[in-house]
Amino acid sequence: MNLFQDLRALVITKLAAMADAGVIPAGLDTAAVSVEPPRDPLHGDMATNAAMVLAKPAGMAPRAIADVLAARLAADPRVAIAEVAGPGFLNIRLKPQVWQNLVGTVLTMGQDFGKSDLGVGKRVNVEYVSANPTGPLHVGHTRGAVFGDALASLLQYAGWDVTREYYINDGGAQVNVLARSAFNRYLEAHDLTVDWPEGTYPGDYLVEVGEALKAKYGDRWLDAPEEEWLDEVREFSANAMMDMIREDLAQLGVKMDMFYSEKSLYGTGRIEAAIEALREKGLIYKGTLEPPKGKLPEDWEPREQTLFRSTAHGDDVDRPIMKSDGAWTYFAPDIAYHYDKVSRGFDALIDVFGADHGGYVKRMKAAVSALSDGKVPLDIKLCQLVKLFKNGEPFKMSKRAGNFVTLRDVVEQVGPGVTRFHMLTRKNDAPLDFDFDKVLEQSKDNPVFYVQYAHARVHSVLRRARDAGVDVSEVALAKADLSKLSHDAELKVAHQIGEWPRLVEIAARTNEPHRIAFYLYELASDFHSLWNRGNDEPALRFVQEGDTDTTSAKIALARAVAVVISAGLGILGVEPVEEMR
RNA sequence: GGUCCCGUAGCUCAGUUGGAUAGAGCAGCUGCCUUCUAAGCAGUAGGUCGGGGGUUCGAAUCCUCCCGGGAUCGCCA
Repeated sequence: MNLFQDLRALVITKLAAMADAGVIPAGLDTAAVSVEPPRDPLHGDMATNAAMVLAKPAGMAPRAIADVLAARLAADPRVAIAEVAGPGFLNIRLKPQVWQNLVGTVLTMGQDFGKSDLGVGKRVNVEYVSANPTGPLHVGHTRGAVFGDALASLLQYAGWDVTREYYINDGGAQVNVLARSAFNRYLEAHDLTVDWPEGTYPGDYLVEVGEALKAKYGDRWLDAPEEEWLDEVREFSANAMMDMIREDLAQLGVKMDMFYSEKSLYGTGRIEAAIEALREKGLIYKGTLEPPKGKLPEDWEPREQTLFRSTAHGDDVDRPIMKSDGAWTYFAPDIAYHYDKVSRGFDALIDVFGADHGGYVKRMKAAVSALSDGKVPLDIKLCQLVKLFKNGEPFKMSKRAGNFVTLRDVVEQVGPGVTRFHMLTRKNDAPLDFDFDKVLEQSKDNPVFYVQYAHARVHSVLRRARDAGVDVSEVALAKADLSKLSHDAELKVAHQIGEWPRLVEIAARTNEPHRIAFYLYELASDFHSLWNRGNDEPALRFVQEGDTDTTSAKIALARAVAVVISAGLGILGVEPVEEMR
């Protein structure tokens, strides 16, 4: 259900009829024809660029096409006025019934109103968070988690079959560091004094793990050399960290479909297989890279390495996949992992990274392009940093001392809903300010509050209407006499509701869930505005004493607003509230 | 030095596969409200879209060259 699509289909039909009638040449490409809301609502409800887009290929003046098209569009029962304006725009105003009926459609369809078939029959893999299993999730991860999760939900809403996935970096050197740090805590659990040299994890979240190691293994490793305990301690502590991370994610309302272990790629021939696939395409060779331009790293010396010819797929330089000592670089398992994703048959892949990984975008895309012969698109979304504030003051955290603000700190202080919504009030690639006090503020300045408040107001008015004896179920309201919704302020809200399906598609196509949050703010704003006008104009109040028909129609509109807000918040992973407290 | 991201109103930011006179919220200014529809409302003002050049019916949007801010830069993940 998408009015803009419906009208575009109408325009295309009329164009075809015009071609049949010989008004315009046959066989014109109409792909660029769009139907959009005009910037200025005075121009109408919708505008199409058809005449301007087709003028050149048709060899006609835009107006010549537009005049005929306008006349033909005006014949449609939904269209009130179709007129040519400006350089050749065709403005369309729909009859009020179209907008009134839309309210009924929303109530009939419920949360499905706004769903799109954009991704129907296609599978997409969204990989996000993928934090190293070396400690609790912090605020930076939180943004990626919220973004990735909302994006996944958005794509689901747009019809995609979505897999949410977490890649566990449990194969590299950092889990050895974790193991040594946990071992330190194990020693401490035996009342031994230990050093915390640079490059270990001194955070106290490993204290428990040390205790658990003691409980499990007693004192058998107290004097043992590293080779004896490293593997077991690494596995034990990485598992403990993943349990903690899973719990952190659950606090935020994030549930993954799949946790994929990097370690599972080693010793199983899977890295080798992925590299072999590239080798067969002639993309693996031994060579020596040029030093980086500009400043030369001090310890740089030419070495022959095994390289992936990523430049053949859009990268700037070829990338090493094997170190000079014969071990894989981190890039090799990443290739194997993405090869696995491609092999699982996804139609599209999305990776959500922190902005500090921006340098890996090209090589990762090159790898997927090579492995899938350009058939599987990989979109990589980068999330910028989160700057923390407390009551307007920057909130410093010391990573070196092992105390940083964790996801759990944030969620416990402000709640998962507020956290999630606020994290989506900025575009992913813009830095985000997060103020512990401001996000809880109950004022118009706070989008979370503002949107929730609109939803709560609807439910407040539903309760009042119910008390006045009105049947406020969606089924009953859908049958209300919606022609009573004739005021401009009411129709404006209906217009905004009509934008919802279109917005979902745009957001899904661009992989930008923040657009949902911005839309909800606008819808809430229109609703509040209508509500406030009821102060001065009693005729605009939702509950009309002694007039059940009018009340039903107005309540239907309010309820439709709540349906859309609820659907939007659902995508963002935020629970709508029915009253403010 | 290479690459990527960002640069839009005083501030924080939106801006639809290129669409009409570039939007919102704060702050400012002018009125209104003192309410059980509490956690304000209505209006007004505010811009060389970092700068130059190009592409075209039409550019904040695409290309190119500069300027400014950030991230990153072979054997760290």
